[in-house]
Amino acid sequence: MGDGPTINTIAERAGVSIASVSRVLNGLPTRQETVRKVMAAADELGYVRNAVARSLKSRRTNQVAFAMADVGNPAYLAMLRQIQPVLKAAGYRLVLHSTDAVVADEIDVLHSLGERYVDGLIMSPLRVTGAHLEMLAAARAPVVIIGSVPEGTRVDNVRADSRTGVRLAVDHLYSLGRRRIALINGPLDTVPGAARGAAYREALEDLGLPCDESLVRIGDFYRPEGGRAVADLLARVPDVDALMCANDLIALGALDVLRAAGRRVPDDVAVVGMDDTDLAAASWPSLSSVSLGSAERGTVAAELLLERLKGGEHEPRRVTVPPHLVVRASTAGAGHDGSQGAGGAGKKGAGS
Amino acid sequence: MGDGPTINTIAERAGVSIASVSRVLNGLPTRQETVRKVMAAADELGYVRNAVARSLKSRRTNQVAFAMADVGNPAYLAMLRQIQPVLKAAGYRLVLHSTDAVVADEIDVLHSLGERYVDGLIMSPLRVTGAHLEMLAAARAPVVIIGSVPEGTRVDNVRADSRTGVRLAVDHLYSLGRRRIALINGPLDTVPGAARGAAYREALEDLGLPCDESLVRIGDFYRPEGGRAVADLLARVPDVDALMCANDLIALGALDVLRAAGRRVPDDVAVVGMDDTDLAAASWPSLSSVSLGSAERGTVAAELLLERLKGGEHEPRRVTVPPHLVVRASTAGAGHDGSQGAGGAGKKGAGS
DNA sequence: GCGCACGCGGTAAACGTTTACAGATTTCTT
DNA sequence: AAGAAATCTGTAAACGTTTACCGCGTGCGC
Repeated sequence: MGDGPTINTIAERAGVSIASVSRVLNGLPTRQETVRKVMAAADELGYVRNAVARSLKSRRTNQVAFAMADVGNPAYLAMLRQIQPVLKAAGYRLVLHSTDAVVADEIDVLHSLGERYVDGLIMSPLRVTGAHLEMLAAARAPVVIIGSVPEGTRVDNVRADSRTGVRLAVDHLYSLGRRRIALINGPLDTVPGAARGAAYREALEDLGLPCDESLVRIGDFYRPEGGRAVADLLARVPDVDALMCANDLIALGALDVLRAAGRRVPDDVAVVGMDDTDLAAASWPSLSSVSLGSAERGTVAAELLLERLKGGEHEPRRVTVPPHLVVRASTAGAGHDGSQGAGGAGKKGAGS
Repeated sequence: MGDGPTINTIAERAGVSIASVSRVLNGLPTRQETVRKVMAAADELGYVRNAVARSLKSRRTNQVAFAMADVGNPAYLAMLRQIQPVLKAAGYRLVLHSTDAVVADEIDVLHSLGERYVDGLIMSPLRVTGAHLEMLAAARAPVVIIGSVPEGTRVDNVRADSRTGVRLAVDHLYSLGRRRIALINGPLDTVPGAARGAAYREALEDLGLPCDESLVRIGDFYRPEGGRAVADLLARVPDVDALMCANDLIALGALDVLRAAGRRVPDDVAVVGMDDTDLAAASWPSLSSVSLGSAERGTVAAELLLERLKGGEHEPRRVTVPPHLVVRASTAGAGHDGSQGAGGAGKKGAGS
């Protein structure tokens, strides 16, 4: 594992200068004879170009970072699955950051852009603070944000429309005759938490339903806590007949609790999740869910970034990906053979 | 976004040499007065150390790569979820490679180690070819392989024991009274495919069951193909009463088809998956699955690599993670309220 | 046959750090 | 207070590339 050959080693061996070696290696016009000698020497030595030195000189690393709250979250994974191949095809490596939604960690990632170890960044923050905006304004490399940022923030931005998403779900539940529709939400100080809470109220109002505050439960975005919130809800509001859950994990937690409580889904209580992750299609019963287009947001974000890396000096772009409702057994009523649950989840996945 | 400050800028501003700046920045012993001046200048300029230049000189990048077949596969994700925090805690960034199980891509990753853009690599190849072994022997940075490599390969290695895993599952099915146990396997030219096929035969033999070749079906490791293999099987061997599936995705495909065919699970046909992914706990009915310890293999791999990066020049290590069977509704018989499906999957996951 | 243009290829200077070495300063000893 | 010892800091050389610039040699035109 001794020190590998450099262009100096090759130059020596081929009897040419390092400049010529570099030229040959980069395919710049060179006499055939020289090309031959250099190639031969490089082959014999098993030369591999040092990416670090190259980056230092060229000021490009061919790396892009993706920062998300949590590697374990299926919604981010859906993005990752799209981002990875797009970047790879364009010749970039992907550096992963999992920030656990800790603001300090996210700021740190933004700060570390100054280290120039990546050419660009895709970030999906759960909360957007003033510190975020400051760092974004001063960022030393192109950044694309997946999620909502305040109007006027000068940064490329791909957003979901969870407001319309919630609307779709609530309307659907209403059309099934449900009138006691609860919301199981995540923290209100997160962007999605706030948006979904507001959208829920708005949707109820437009439908002429009273907004009973006891129907709203706040927990976090994880499965166990989702379950707890639902248990609490059932105790206080026994006549609830539908649950709008702020994400799929919460909805799965809800299904666990409903089952344990002997409530039939969807006959007694209909349940809708959000994000339409793989888990929704696989769950028991399969879960209706609002797709916020995680996958598409990933693709778009990667494309926006690539464009920016290609040198585009255009105005910041903002793309909104429209949501759609995927109806499955948890709202579709009984009598279904479940076959609608089979389609969505197969995607990809090789053996272990 | 103009060129940021370098230590030269700071040196000038602080009226000291670049050597002093570097020393202050690295916390080497320096006079208080100098420290103060340098820090002040660095702060004012918003200096951030250039990671590339630093890497060139120090010959360390503080990056580690993880190469897996497919970002979308839950088994690899379970590894990723463990690897990421371990490396992060040790100060390393994670570079992700998705090779789609294409041998050429994997070789390429190994080759690119020579570019020295990472300090080490964790790789989980589906197949291990001669080319792999050659590249491994010549690797210019420490590598840890997750998966099986031939005896005597000089590389740190974390393996699952899918042979014992299959044994656990088959014994379990046998103890439930099943005697027509089919195997739905992936390609035999993959390491796991081969191992699981062999283990299945061995297990049947030890139980004194005849090995009926029509009970063995080969597809790929994906959900739709798993379904197709099962459809085929049901047509040829209608009296099958148990399915041993080579991974969870195949098993989910099997559940889809069984449901469509009107076979009750587990009453008519019991199903066991493998890998114990999140999907198993969430599926309908929840899926018994053999855990091959993906998460633990990830942790161990990361730790082995870190040890090696710390400079350990010890003999290559081999760690085998023991499997265990997680029994859920798909083999547990009817009458279950499903609550056993609730525990395992909640793990982590923040809102979208 | 001389000079000019042109194509190649070599020299050297970057890129932004770290660090060995030696020179400069301070601090201590006596 | 002078010399030795200890501390600090500056100069310069790396790390492995890319690339601007210039000189050399060939081939061509006149």
